[in-house]
Amino acid sequence: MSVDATPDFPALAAALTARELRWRDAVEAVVSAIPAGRVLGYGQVAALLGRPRAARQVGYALAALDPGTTVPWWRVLRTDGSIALQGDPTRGPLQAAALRAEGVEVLDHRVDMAAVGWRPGR
DNA sequence: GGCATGACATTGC
DNA sequence: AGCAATGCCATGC
Repeated sequence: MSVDATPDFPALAAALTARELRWRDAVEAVVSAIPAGRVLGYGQVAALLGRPRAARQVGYALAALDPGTTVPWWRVLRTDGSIALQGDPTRGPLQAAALRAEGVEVLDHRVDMAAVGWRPGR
């Protein structure tokens, strides 16, 4: 039916707890579900996986991705909408460019979370 | 098993 | 509004 195959988050969280899934794979699954033109905060990704306090580990998982991955890591920002990688000379500008390419307005390394923030199921 | 390392969040000033 | 301090927890040595 829908082309966006949104994963069953509770199931992912359960699989994570049962250790049937590795943390970084679970993070990858969630991030891959974010529609183009929408963004999510690190804390939100962690919360969807049942670990609201593991926001930092989301970044850790994304950092472990391969350079040529198809996972849309650029759709993950800080809760306030700022780009976490803004200090990174290579990935920072790259992320901003990728977001703009999807129609997301990036002003001063920030996006309007209220406008482009994604909430599963809406 | 213990310790250090982060692409964060929250709180307090 | 911005900055520093503290808590978090998966990974790797």
